[in-house]
Amino acid sequence: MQHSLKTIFPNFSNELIATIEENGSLQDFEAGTILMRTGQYIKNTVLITKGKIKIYREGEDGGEFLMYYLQPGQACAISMICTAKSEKSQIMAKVVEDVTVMMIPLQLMDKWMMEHRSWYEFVIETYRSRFEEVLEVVDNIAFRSMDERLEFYLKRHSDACGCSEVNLSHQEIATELNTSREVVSRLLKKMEQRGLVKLNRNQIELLNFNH
Amino acid sequence: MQHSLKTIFPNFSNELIATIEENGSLQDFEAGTILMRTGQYIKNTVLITKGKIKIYREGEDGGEFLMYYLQPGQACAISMICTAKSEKSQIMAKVVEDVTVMMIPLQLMDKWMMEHRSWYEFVIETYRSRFEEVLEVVDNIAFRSMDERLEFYLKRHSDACGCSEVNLSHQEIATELNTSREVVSRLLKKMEQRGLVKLNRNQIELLNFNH
DNA sequence: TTAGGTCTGTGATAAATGTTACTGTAGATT
DNA sequence: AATCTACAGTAACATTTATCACAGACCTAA
Repeated sequence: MQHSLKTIFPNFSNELIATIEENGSLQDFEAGTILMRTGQYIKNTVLITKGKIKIYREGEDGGEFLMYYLQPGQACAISMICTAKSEKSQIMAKVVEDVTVMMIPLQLMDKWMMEHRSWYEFVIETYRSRFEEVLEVVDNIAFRSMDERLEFYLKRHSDACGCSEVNLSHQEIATELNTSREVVSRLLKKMEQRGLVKLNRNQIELLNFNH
Repeated sequence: MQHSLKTIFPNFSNELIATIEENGSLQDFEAGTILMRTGQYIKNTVLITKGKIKIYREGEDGGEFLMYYLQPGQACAISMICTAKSEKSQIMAKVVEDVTVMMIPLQLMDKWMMEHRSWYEFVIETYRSRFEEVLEVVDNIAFRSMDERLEFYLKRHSDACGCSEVNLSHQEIATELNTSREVVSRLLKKMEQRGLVKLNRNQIELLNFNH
């Protein structure tokens, strides 16, 4: 394996790593694949080792309201919560950059909680961080107007990729914020006039985003 | 004890109940008490045995955006998540009806996960149900307009109390939906005209809420 | 019963956002 | 080069929500 699990999940104990390698199955999925649908039953806990997955809530009109992204070293909190009770998922998960994931059968996820301290801590920390992220999302839509939300959205993207270019069309952004392209275009134009961004085709350069 | 823990938390094993009674401390709080503030460190996991607690997100302007209510038999998911890592809370918790809660020191909450299967299951189920509730909140503010959100809000209230009267002023409702009183008044009036509710002072009777 | 408070209703207006319609531009395809 | 398509900009207008202003209803306490 090119990148060992131990590198990606440094807090896992060696025994846990060994157990995962023995019992889990590595799978690849292409960008665009939908890994989880609203209402679907979940049979596995998913650990991301490569790529990027988008967790979103689907609107009746086809909106894809962004909750958060999952990246290497992270796990899908929903898949953990649901597997524990074998419940239906309430969200959608779509691959946005080709991923490799480690699938762990639900019984094991549950069993390891008792046997591996580092697994237990990882699961709890996953719950906590995802819960917090969703709370931040609520904050934004409840209290902020679209221009602030757009700024926050762009900031999250650049934080996530570590660069200052966001390669998305206005339409894609609009979909994830559940608004219309025109609104995004307008607001971006204003941001450009304020010197916050530079607009190119399919790309937004963030300039003074140190706030 | 008037209502035994076993009645309120029927899924707890007898040993767990005994351990809780031995190590936890019962405390009463009056309506209006703020049990948890944004940014505050959390030292206890909280089980509700009587009364009602409101979990909300505070806006800069004093808005109290409702996330959900906690009632007897439930526990504060945030307090569990945060205690596990002794993290700061990201929400506010306010007593809305005089409560009695069982406070459990954080080390025990963590320890019991390994020792008591019924505690483990309770914690996981708490995570799951609260996460889902927050997702539903996101759904509402992301995809629905104020009139739909108001209907949903009223429905949740009547579901929670089991009756069809909601005893709140328009101002209180507006605060929890982060809108203004006038908007709530107007929308309620329209709902009255549609025969959905009957409006009294400090009370809204739900009529045909079977949808 | 009067006075003061809270709660509710409603009109007028402003601001934010959504919608429609149209234009132009860059890049890909033929 | 001609054509096609996705993307971006923008004006005009509709709708929703927020804000301001004010009046009447109800309740409580003096």
